Amino acid sequence: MPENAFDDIYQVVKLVPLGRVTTYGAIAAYLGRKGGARFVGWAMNACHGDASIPAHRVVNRNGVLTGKAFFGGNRMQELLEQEGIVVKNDTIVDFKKHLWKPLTELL
DNA sequence: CCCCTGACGGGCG
DNA sequence: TCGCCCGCCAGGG
Repeated sequence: MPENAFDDIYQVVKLVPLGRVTTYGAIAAYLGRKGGARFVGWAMNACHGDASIPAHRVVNRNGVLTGKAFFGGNRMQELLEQEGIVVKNDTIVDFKKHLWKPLTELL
């Protein structure tokens, strides 16, 4: 049970299926915070230390691993590749194909 | 209390 | 198609 907006976001991220990715905007939209994508990203920044949150499956609208630097080195990319996602130049190949939107697919 | 910033996104020129 | 600007929520100085 989410106590605050942060937990709410974390819950959604945890629901992202393995081998799939989602975007900050998609999560924000799902939570009714349209345009609050920044807020989502910020929440992720606060999830450091919580290994139960697959933050590596959250990228920006372009499929770019914007938060890669927060994982250290190519950690984020490797985690994604482990799940069968191809990453090229910090960008997910066939991003749309792996994209998972809670609004349309979780429903 | 005001201003700035951030792992973002959409609109407009 | 590319680039600039504004809007979004909340915390920190």
